[in-house]
Amino acid sequence: MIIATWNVNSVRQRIEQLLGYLRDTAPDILCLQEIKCLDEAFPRAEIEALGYNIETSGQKTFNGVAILSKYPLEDVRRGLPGNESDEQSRYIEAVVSTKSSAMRVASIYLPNGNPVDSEKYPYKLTWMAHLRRHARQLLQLEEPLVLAGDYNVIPHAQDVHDPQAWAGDALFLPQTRAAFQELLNLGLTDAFRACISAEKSYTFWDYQAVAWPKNMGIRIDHLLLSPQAADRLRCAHIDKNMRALDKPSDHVPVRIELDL
DNA sequence: ATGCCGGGCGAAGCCCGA
Repeated sequence: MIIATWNVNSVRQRIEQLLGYLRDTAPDILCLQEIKCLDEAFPRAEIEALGYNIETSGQKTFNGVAILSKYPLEDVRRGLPGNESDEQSRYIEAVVSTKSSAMRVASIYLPNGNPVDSEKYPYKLTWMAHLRRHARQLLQLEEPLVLAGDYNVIPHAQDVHDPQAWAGDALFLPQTRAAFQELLNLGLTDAFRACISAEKSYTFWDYQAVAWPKNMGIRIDHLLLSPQAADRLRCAHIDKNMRALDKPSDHVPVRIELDL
């Protein structure tokens, strides 16, 4: 079972790259972020033609998340419980049922939080607190669980090309990293780091100037696993080649393989 | 990189992202 996550930065701008990825890599499940369109504007037909079921939580202009799956999607939840006043579409969750098992998967677009002296940073931290509360509930089910998405969190110094340059950024502030660590401390595993210790493994490179050619990236797209999923983790991979295509997203997909 | 890209909106130039 291959599960991937990708911030596409507009699904309509990225449709050709997305279809190519689904054909070439054929993930069983793909979590998308920043689809940047309403549900009715999501390019369903071409994706369904490749054998995927689709659930979206869209929004006009900004944000928006989706789950694509070769298996049926059930018990779909949009938004975090207790956070109903949030008007931004940043969370969708579903149960994926295979012949032999069931697994819960979420697609997460965690707020950026910059600038840190604006209301955007407390919004980020509040959102993380809601996510943690919900993750704690889900973990009590003791089932395979994958919380995948753009977390907008650089977990450690080894996950950024220049830690000094990012020291005051909302993605790397100690308070941000502590909140992410609190999430992990519930019993979640960072799937990529459980498999790969290599430095300079990034999932985002700024569009501007030399970021991509000089590998000035950050690792902010993560798949967090419950113990029941982590026990079945075989490997993880960053699809870095996707950043070298024409009209790339500034993020690349991250995928894992589970023995399920 | 506190936006030199790129996307949305909408038809120029601003807002947003990380």
